[in-house]
Amino acid sequence: MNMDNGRKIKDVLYEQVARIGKAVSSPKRLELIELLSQGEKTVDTLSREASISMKLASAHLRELRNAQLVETDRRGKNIFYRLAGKAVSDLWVNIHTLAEERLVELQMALQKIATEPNDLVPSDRETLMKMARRGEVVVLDVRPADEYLMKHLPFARSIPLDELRHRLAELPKDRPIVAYCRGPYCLMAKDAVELLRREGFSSAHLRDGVAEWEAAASR
Amino acid sequence: MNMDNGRKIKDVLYEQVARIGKAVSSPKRLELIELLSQGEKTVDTLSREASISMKLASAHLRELRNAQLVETDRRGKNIFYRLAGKAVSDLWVNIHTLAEERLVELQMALQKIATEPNDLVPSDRETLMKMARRGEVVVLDVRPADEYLMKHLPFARSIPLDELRHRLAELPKDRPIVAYCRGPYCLMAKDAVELLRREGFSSAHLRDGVAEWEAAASR
DNA sequence: GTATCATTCTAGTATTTGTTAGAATATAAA
DNA sequence: TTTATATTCTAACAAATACTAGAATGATAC
Repeated sequence: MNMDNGRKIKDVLYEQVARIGKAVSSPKRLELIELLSQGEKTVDTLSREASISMKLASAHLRELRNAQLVETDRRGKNIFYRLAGKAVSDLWVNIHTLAEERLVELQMALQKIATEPNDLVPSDRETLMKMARRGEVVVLDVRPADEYLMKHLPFARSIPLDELRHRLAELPKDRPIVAYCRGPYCLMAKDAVELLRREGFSSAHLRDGVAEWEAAASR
Repeated sequence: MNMDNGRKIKDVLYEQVARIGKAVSSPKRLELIELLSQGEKTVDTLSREASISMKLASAHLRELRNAQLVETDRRGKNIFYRLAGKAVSDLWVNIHTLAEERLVELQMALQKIATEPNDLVPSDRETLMKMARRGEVVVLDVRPADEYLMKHLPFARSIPLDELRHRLAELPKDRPIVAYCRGPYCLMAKDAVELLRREGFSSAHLRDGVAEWEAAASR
């Protein structure tokens, strides 16, 4: 028995696992996963936010469905997609974190979009939360309001990036404002920090999004 | 600024992350990663154990190197490959665990190779370790001896599968013997359990390998 | 019925990938 | 020098993939 080392059965097993790998082997599908890790979204929203046609989005989403990484749910005219579980957004965090650790090209690309160093804000999560709880910093969620509603960091306040300019009066000038958005590849928080600094606020950029925060919280 | 939503920079970022995804999108590369999660190995060993030609193994390993998931090290005539860090074997565990959770086809394939249910052995790690520490069970590593030497479970004893038949006398008949090998897709422990049961031992199969054990330990 | 949201089918194109094979090359041990 | 180990180059083939486009189809809301 198992003279052939169990070749046939092994081939089946690894081929199945590779279905997950194939699903995360495309840049656009990774972007869709990241968007979905903010919460459920329609195909229309996804295609606009990922800058692709709806047909292409549909095709990629079908691949993700084939790999059972997303689920759908029709409500009215729209079909909502969502990740099939926290394990999926954890996988996204795992992969992009590993990529950031190992790929110099990615590190360099990320440096280009980095905001100035932020002496203001402690980099570790617990201290930041402690300060947020005490009101020593303002944690600012600059994503669209619906994403904030679905999930957000503890103590975070929501001002979507495109409303920020007109709502500056809501923010204090005597305390640091820590802006975050969808994660390290999202540029909204960076833009928010630049705007806030120009307007005389002290502001810093938190690279983590909700997915990264929750993935870190569960270990 | 960022009128185009940062499209160009985003495309670069996701493309880089997709290098990791591409690396894990091939069944053979996943198998190589699993083999390497046992410890460093030569190309020759890898190609034999994955049942592919050395040239093909070489090509796949080059892909893994391009994604910076493996490192090499020449010693004498041989070139040894190893995973670039624990994060890589954690990624393997993460992916195959997610696949097992979500893909029915994989679940069914795994059922086919499952040993009979094992009332004998507690399924949670801590209890098993407690019993192993007390000597209430024998944890048996049936992988090749060099893999055992590089890394093994606490309290595990090594008897490679192909020596097991001739070394049965070393094992007790009054206590359960819990066999493990490289992980859930490795058939050696299953074979060992079947042999042991035929020979009158009480034996059970631990699906975890060293990578799964360590990944679980770090959370 | 009409408009909106989404998928599917067909079709085409360009690119990449997995695999095998033969020949050449590089490294180091014996 | 010979041998074992490993990579590279060339070539070739089949298959899969990413993307685009046009047209048709379904489902739902109004």
